[in-house]
Amino acid sequence: MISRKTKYGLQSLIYLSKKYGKGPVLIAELAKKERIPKKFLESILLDLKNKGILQSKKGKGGGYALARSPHEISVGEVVRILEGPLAPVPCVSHTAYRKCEECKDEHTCEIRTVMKQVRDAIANILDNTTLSDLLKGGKHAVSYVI
Amino acid sequence: MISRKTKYGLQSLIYLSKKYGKGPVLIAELAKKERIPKKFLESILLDLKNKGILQSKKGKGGGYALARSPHEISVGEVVRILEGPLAPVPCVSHTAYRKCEECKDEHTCEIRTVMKQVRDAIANILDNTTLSDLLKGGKHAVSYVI
DNA sequence: TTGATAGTCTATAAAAAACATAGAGTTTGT
DNA sequence: ACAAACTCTATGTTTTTTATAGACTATCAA
Repeated sequence: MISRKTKYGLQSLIYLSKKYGKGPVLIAELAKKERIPKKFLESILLDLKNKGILQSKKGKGGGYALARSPHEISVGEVVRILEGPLAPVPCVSHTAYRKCEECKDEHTCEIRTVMKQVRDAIANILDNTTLSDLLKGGKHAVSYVI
Repeated sequence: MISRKTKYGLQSLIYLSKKYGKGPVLIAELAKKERIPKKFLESILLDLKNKGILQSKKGKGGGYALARSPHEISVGEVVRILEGPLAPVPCVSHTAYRKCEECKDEHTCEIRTVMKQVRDAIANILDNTTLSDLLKGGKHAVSYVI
């Protein structure tokens, strides 16, 4: 299950996608409309900004906006930032490989292979679905590589 | 990422699959061989027993064994018991549906559709992979429904 | 029938992660 | 100069995860 943080982030990005090109949106507006605790939302948006998903402007007339067009931001990128690696076990992650602590030998690990299939399936969907796709009501990527 | 608990459980079931038909295995043996804290392992095995995956026998000559043949136990079933629903959001779970608390309207939720695809992809792999498949070095199910 | 073996049950607790809030600081427009 | 609005650091609460302790029960065999 994904965390509230990730859901809040995705909700916010969808909201901002709908307002893309119409100037910055206030944190306060986002918090109210999406019913997200304001201070919690601040940290989420800041995180997304530091990772290049959002841009912001301080002071009067300021706020948050997407740093790129909605069709250039994939759900996978967002989930990795807010939730962490897509892989169910670190030893099959492409973006954050780590050896599993409990694992005696990666090469003979029976769990690894099936978890790699899961990782690939998830990545295939999320990396090929953009914010723009979400707005279109769940259109998914053109083709999946099986 | 899956929890240590789930990994310990899968490791144990793989170990027991290899010993299937050869009589019960001691918790202590499992704990030592798989380097799992014994008391923690006890609760995991008990859980798996109560859910019909394992069977046990008390007293001298006792221990744990698979309740069914390795090819009759899917990874999906095990993960659901130890980790919880496969679905990234409760509103797309088949086995544990719940309305998302943050969600204003499930029918217009932009996140739901993509997460349903993810759930289906994960379930398709894990429900079609058995413990027996894991031993064969990661053979996966005959065909995936796309 | 007693003693050792081995799983079961209840309670507790330490550690980590998730969720959230407070308040001072900084930048910007008017 | 002032108010608006994001930024940063710190702190706190709650929940989940990862265990540990110890009493209890069932089983086998001498």
